[in-house]
Amino acid sequence: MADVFRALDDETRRLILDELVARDGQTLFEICTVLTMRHGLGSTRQAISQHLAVLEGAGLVTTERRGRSKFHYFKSEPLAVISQRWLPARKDTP
Amino acid sequence: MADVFRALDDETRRLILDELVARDGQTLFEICTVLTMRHGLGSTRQAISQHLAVLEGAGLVTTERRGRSKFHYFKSEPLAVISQRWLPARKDTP
DNA sequence: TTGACAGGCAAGCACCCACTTGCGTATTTT
DNA sequence: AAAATACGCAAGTGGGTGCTTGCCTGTCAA
Repeated sequence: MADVFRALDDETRRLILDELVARDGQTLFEICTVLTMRHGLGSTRQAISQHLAVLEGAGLVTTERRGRSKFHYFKSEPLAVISQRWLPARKDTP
Repeated sequence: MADVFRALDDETRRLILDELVARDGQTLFEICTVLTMRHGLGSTRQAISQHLAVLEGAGLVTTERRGRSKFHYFKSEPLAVISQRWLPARKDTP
């Protein structure tokens, strides 16, 4: 729950989600390339790898390993929690 | 934009929003009292004050000063940005 | 097998953030 | 006027976070 908010509190991770939404199932190196090309990010591969681990820990990204490549897929389910925590008028106050 | 994500990346600030949703227009001292009573938070008044400043900077809270009291009101508009940034990925929505 | 490729693990560093502490300002009350 | 109330400002500190660096594991092609 708190992991989702923490995962979203980083511009690089938000850009990664943008890229996965634009093209799902990318590998780590593809994401690195696209981030440097289109957003001018000078981050190393390890930095992006750690960001992906945070996103996966928050449930916003799932991974699938095939051979020596690892594909990343965006999941939007955790975002629903954010939208529904404060938007509906909660009347269940004890 | 990034301020909204940062503001939400803190459990105390999320609890403050919960309290404002439950009862809007509370003062700083009321929020402090309610946080310690219902959530066992041992934070000082200044800590809560700084949290409210962050929430106000993100547009999630507006304030209104009357006399020596300052009332805080919850605003949900900035949350819409979060919900709509990564959701348009779906193509099967009419 | 050998080498290149894709990715993982772990320690260290620099920076930011939440929190405290102490003092100051404005407004009400007595 | 004096005290109490409600809040603001600013410097300092501790812990967490992003990033780098270096080395390692597993996979595929030549």
